[in-house]
Formats: sequence, C-alpha cells, structure tokens
Amino acid sequence: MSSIPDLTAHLGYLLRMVSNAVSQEFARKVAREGVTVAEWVMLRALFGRDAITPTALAGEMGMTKGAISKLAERLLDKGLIERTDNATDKRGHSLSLSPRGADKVPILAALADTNDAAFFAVLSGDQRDHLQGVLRDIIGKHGLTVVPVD
Amino acid sequence: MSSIPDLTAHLGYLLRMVSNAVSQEFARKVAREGVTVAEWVMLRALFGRDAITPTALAGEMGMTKGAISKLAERLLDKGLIERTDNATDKRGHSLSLSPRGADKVPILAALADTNDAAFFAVLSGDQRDHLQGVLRDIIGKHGLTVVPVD
DNA sequence: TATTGTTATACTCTATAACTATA
DNA sequence: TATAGTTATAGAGTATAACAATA
Repeated sequence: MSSIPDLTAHLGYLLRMVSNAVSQEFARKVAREGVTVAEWVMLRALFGRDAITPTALAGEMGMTKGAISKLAERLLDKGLIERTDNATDKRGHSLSLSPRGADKVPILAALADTNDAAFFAVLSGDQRDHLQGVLRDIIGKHGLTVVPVD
Repeated sequence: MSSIPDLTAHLGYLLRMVSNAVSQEFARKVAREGVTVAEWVMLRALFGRDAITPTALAGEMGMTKGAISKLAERLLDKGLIERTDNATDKRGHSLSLSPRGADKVPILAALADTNDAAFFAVLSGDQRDHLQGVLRDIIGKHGLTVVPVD
C-alpha cells in the first residue's frame, strides 16, 4: 500500500560518506603544506619513476588532458614539478618531480600515514586488513588504475 | 640509504579511488533524471520525514548553511522541494519534498540500486556484507550522520 | 545582540570543445 | 589530417564572510 521505497543505504552511498570524511580531514592537513589532495595525487603518481607525458598521466589518473594541464600548471607554479621538452617531437613534453617536489612527497606521505592511522583507528587490525583487501579486489576487478603503482 | 618513502596505498586513498569510481558512474545515471548526486543526497535526506529547517539540514548533511541554501535553490527551481514559512518565527522556514520530488526519490533509489548492484557484483555476497559492516562501523564510531536515517 | 537564512566572492575540480603547433 | 597539449568556457561543489530581516 505504501510507496515508501527501501532507503537502506547503498554501499556506494556509505562509501562516499566515509571517503568524504577521510578526504576532507586529509585536505585540511595537506593544505598546511600548500597543496590540495588532487595535487598530492599527481605528485604521488610522479614519484620514483621516469618522466611521463601529460597524456599518459591523464590515462593513469583517469582525468582529461585539460584537467591534467591545469593541475600541472599549478604544480609548476609552486615549483614542485618540472617540464622537459621532448627531444624528438616538439609537440610534446614530459612531467617529473622537481627536487623540491621529491622532497615534499615523503612529508605528504607521512601526513597521509598519520591521517589514515587516526581515522581508521576505530577499526581492528583485522578489519583494516579486510577492508584493504576488499578495496584492492574492487580496484583490480574494475581495472581502476592505482595511480601510484606499488 | 634510499629516501624512497613507503608509498603503499593508504586506506583513505583506496577508498577515495573506489568511491570516485562508483559516484562518477552514478552521477552519469542520475544526470539523465536531471539531478546531481548532491541533489539526490538532499532529496533522500528529505524523504519520509517532517519538514526541516535549512540549518538543521546543514548539520545533518555536514554542509554549511550557504551550501544548503544554494542546493535548495536549485531543487526549488526544479520543483522537487518546497519551502514553508515558519508560523512562529518569521526569519525561518522549512524544507520538504514536493509531490514531484517525492515521486522522484523511488526512481533515483532504483537507479542507486542497479548502480550499486552492477558495481559491486565483482564482490561475493560475504564481501559485500562485510564491507557494509565495516563502513557502518566507521560511520558510527566517528559519529558521521547517515543523512537518510534508516 | 544573537540568530536565520541569503548573497557575494572565491577557489578547486572537472568536463567539453575550440584552438595552436607540430607531425 | 592526426596528434600533443593549452586554453576558453562552464558548472558543480564547497567554504568564508558580509548582509538583511527578525528575534
């Protein structure tokens, strides 16, 4: 008789809620280091690897070329990444961390460590491991690119 | 010797990746119904309950009054919610679903159902249950408000 | 004065599409 | 023509802070 739908929270909904909460806290912390979460993701993607073209990076990060271009410009302004002209093809170039950017990554990684530890301290070690396993499972099966390959 | 930090993906990072993937897919689907994800969250929050003040809603949704005001204005324009003047205090008013909005919620909920089912089909039933349990645990222990109380 | 809500302003994030320079 | 990348434009999402009306 009633048309009240079953509003039991969906997994995607719960996931978004938790994800937003962690990310917002993290965003405040990295802001003190002068970067945004998206910038951190790009820095992380560039760490410990060869220079990469914007287009390739766009593919890995699941963003458009335009978005990468804008993000890269801000990181260039902040002196955290560098552009290197392509020797053979004058249209392209490569992006890589600057020395300052490379120094920054461990600092930001440490912030991520403490933020994660604090936020997920409400879980048991087993729960954390399980959660990590399930998330990696989803990522693998959907072919999502874990940008910073580890 | 090396200064390479341990970039093992953090839980917050994995969570954000998965959450973004689900939400982006869902966003495309609800867009066909003419609403955004944030609008769906507000509609869901208003469903099956008494009218609520913008300030109270802001508290529940973890947003500022200004953000709620902007979101509400769009939903008013779309005819999905209604404003009712407060009888006793002329400063305030209450928000509630319009008949059209109330009709829309089940449709959007069904979209969320199918989107969730499709996305999380890569998991076993046990994994899904476990994931839901862990997320609810985090939400409860952090006192995050599951907007649409169920 | 304090509170309710709107508005002004600003910035991030992101997409689409037009454009430039090169191939 | 096709490709690499930038830029222009636009809109969502969100915050802060100034503001108007009322209490």
